[in-house]
Amino acid sequence: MQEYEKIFRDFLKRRGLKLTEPRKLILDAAFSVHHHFTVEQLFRLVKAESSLVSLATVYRTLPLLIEAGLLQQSMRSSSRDSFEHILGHPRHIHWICETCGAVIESDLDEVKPIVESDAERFKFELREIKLNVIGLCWKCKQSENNLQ
Amino acid sequence: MQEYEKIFRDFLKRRGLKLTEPRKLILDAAFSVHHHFTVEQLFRLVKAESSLVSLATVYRTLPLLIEAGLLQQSMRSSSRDSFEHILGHPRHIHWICETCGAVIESDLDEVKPIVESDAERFKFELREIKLNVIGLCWKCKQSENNLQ
DNA sequence: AGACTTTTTGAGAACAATTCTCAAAGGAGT
DNA sequence: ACTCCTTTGAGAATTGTTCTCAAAAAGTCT
Ligand SMILES: [Mn+2]
Ligand SMILES: [Mn+2]
Ligand SMILES: [Zn+2]
Ligand SMILES: [Zn+2]
Repeated sequence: MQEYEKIFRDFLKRRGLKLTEPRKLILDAAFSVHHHFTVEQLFRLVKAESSLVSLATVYRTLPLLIEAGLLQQSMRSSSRDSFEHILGHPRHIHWICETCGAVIESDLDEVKPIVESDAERFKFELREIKLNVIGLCWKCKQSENNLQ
Repeated sequence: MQEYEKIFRDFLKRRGLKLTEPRKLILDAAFSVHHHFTVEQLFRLVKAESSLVSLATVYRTLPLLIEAGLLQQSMRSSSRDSFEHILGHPRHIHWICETCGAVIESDLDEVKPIVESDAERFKFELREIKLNVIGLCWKCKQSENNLQ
């Protein structure tokens, strides 16, 4: 059994919930993608495996996966939320290109201690750091220069 | 004339657009609030001044105010975007309490240089740093402890 | 001022992402 | 098999946002 399955199973048990077939399919689909995905994309993946699962169940299962600490909502672009699994894949910075939508990732190592000490100062119980940087990726910057 | 009005007027002129009465009312409303507001809240403020302005025009004017550098979209909570004016009010960190929704702000001074040097390394043209920290404010942390 | 052109507007329809409803099905314990 | 929950699919409903379009307003030129 995959580690993520064990984690989800335990989480559900603690809540008095069951790891049903639809939930299992959604879980596996979420861990079969190694980049960001939207609800729609996740739904299509699940449907490819078994057309039995409904979109409503995908929407219902997502918050459970997040509460279990397996997934994170990482960005929002073109009015859709993007998710990604975070097991063994710590939270990170997202560099989002305004022009082409490309997303680069980099680690939070340098930023984290600063935020943590601020949190201590504010007596704020830190649960999640969400750092998104908006701008122009090098490719788009280049082609913009070429136009001029 | 307020500085923000001059900035908006100039911005509109550059675009061949006009500072009309509805746009002026929306602009003033946005600068009459000194905290975060949703579209709905801005609309209600404008309507209080003059019931002539429509919600569609508020939606149409918001991106103009943002492009003019007067407003920023700062957070998203309970599926609504929050905005705030940023004239003479640099971008900052938002500390968002998961329980009560309270938002604390703090400056980006320590984080900014780190992100800037990363940007240089990635040849990324940085336009905006969006740093939101999710967790528990000290009040909610306290009352959570008292329950146990 | 009048004619012409372009921009802007309000009202409501349309749209799209998400949530809700509800009756049927499933599962664990007895 | 009976009871008591939980879960589900399907589609309706909701909600934030965008679009459409005809009318009004604001220039511009004469
Ligand atoms: Mn990521
Ligand atoms: Mn703010
Ligand atoms: Zn790009
Ligand atoms: Zn709180």
